[in-house]
Amino acid sequence: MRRNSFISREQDYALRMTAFLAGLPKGEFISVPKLAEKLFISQKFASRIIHKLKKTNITDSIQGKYGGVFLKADPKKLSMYDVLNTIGFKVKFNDCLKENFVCELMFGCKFHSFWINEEKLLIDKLKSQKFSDYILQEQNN
Amino acid sequence: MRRNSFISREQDYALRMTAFLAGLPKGEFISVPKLAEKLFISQKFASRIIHKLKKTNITDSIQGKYGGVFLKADPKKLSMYDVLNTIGFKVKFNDCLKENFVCELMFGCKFHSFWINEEKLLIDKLKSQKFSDYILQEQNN
DNA sequence: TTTAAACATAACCTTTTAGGTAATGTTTAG
DNA sequence: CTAAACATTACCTAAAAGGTTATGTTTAAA
Repeated sequence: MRRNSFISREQDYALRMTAFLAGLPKGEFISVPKLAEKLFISQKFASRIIHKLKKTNITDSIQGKYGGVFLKADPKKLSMYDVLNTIGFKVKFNDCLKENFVCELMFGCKFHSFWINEEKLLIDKLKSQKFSDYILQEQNN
Repeated sequence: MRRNSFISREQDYALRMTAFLAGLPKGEFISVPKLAEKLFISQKFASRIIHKLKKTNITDSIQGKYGGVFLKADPKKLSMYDVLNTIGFKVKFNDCLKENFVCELMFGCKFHSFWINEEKLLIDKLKSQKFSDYILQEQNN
């Protein structure tokens, strides 16, 4: 079901997974199938997301049997924005903020600057939120 | 072309149209075809949007030949939120903020409150922005 | 009283994307 | 050699955005 949120399911899952990995003791790792199960994400989808996170050095992995994934970045420095950006966070508040968009209302549209401001406010906020404050752990621990 | 913004094209057009009508001298009105042309919107689409705005008493119309539309609401009280809401502004920052959404991560997901806060901040901002500050007028006036 | 030009409203269409699944690798422990 | 993991690409499908089409109804003016 499509629900059209500011952030997509994939981005939400990426946040969850990163937050969970941030809670693993140093040196430990977890297989993607297990991680996916704990966070209620399909295995294949989780695998694809982890792959993206690895490409931007947020996570790293150990291949082969008994392999798994772990957080590579420092959770005190890693921000929500970093993760969202990795998963294609290109949302603009309004189309007129996007590259290559030509607005016909060049004459005095005052909404434009409003959207620019709001967008910047939110992005700065996302950059300020570090994963060390969003660690996700299991219930029965 | 679909571009996936925070606000939809239809909502953007509704803001434009309302801002233009807010700039008309008291007592004047304009036909939807003319309004649509000035704001670079297709006539029929503009017509459907105006219809929605009328249903919530933001605009009113004069029917028949030489008829047209005008702003009914007070631009000093009418907010961006009012217009967006009329055009189905139901966007949530994240799916987990939506009604009937069941989050499996009841155990300690700290993102939830972050999204709630950000969403409230933006909505309050949208409610504070009145059309008297966003009047849209033609170039060669 | 007819007609042109406007508003009113519902039904329909089409492209794009979210959100996933399937398929097929490659790696490594045992 | 094989099981179980990570790696990567290709494909699928429902639903929504973003319109258009169609068919009214209303009213000023010839």
